[in-house]
Amino acid sequence: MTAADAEPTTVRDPVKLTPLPVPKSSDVLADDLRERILRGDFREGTALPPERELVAQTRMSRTTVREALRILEVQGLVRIKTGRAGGAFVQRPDEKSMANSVSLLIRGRQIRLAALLETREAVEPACARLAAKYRTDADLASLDAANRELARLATDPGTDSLADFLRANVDWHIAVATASHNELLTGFMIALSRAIYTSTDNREFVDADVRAATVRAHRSITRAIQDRDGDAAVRRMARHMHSYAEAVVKIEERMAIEVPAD
Amino acid sequence: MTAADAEPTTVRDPVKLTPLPVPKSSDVLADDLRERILRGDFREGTALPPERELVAQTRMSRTTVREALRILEVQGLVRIKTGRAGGAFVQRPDEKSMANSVSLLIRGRQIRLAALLETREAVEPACARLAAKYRTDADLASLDAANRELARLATDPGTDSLADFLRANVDWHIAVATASHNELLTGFMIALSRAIYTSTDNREFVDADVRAATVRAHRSITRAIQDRDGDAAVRRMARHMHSYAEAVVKIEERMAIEVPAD
DNA sequence: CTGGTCCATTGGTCGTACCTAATCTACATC
DNA sequence: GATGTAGATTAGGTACGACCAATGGACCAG
Repeated sequence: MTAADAEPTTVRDPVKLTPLPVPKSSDVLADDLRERILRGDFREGTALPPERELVAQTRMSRTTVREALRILEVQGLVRIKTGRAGGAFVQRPDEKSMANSVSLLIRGRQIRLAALLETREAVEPACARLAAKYRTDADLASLDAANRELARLATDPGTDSLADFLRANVDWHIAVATASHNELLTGFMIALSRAIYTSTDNREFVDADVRAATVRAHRSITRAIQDRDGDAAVRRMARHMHSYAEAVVKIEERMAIEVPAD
Repeated sequence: MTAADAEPTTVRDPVKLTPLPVPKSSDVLADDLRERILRGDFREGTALPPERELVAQTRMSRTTVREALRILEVQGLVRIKTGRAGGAFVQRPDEKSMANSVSLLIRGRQIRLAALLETREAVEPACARLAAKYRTDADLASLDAANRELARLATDPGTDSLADFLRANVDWHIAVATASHNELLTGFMIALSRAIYTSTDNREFVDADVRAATVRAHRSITRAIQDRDGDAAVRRMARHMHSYAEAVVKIEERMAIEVPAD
């Protein structure tokens, strides 16, 4: 202090520091492991070291190690099994993990059904084009099976067949997405279809006419995909999506009139 | 046993049981909180009770409570702040959280650039149509600004302008997505654009010609969006995407020849 | 071959203690 | 009164240590 006191005016704080980030240890570990996994350092199915082993290696506490593993688990990069020969097994993220986060966005933002239909109208025709281009015979078989199931549920007026019909409907759409052999679009469509399904579940506008029309449309789109006619697939899918969306909107307006001024 | 023993042949295993789930407590808590958040029980920004308070309420250990909160944090449903007046604050998931998981899928599956371009070619024209329909004046201003910046970087042969050019390119595409006012498509395009950006960074095929063509295409698409001409926007965007993808593929083939037999 | 017992391994949960970060409060200083 | 500063207060972050629970394997009995 003696030398410093000689200075008449002491400058308060000449050095500027932006609030430098103090990362949490668990995040650091998670980031490190994530990077290695994505870089491909481990083959799929490889077991990461046991938690206690990681504790020894990283000199972190088990709490911290476990939080890091939990993060990776939520992100779909690792699957954790209990018991002997258990542990954290490396997994590559799949469409489901992506579909999940899309679903979260949809629910969390309370995205309206109209917006969902609009999105599907935007994406699925393109999906159909790719399906026409890349479909295999197995894809075609799935589509046909979905069509048959749908037709059965459309004609058979069984008890509470609405939910079944809608489920089968979703299956067909997912089959189209799968046939596109594009994992991104597939994941997106899975989330979208599921969300539309749960939004539609409570409405009764899917009457016999709509069902019949749906079956016809699906058949004709399937044929285009079978014939590898991309342009036709796009056109028909676009028509199908558009008329479906229009029907929904019409019903919504009617319901808004019947149940006024909320 | 006596009555059963009368039976001469005992059927081996007539009852089928699926492995019944034994949920982890942290998951149970996370599921419960997630459900409440998504249902809208808390307004955005609301603070969940402090960890120790949750411990008292749920009678779980703090470890468990913390893991549950960590799960929600990773899913983007909650933001955790330290210090006094800190805690877990409810957040609605945004496009970024979705974009993140899409990025994980892309990296984790090592999806090839060709597939990314194919996906963009499928989605972005539809994006452009919606942008033409819903764009506001503010959106238009963003697009114009992005165009100007891009033009500047295309003509000015500054040092290492490639990265800058690509970044500005991404900005424009994101501006288009934003103008569509569709959160799902926006999140999807953000992830896609970022991934394409990082995949393109190392290539030198973005020469002066490609840059000039890009600027021209963007201008004409912007004009269509400005005029609310959806069909033109789709057409031009599709052309743009297609020619870009073609250029990339051509370069890839050339590089494959130059660097043969890996 | 079937079933049972025991053991070793590994994740799951708990409790406690302490550290660190952010904020609030009260008081001192000018 | 405005302002700065020190300490108290409240939160999350980390560390251990102990024990529970699930799983798989080895071994043994029938």
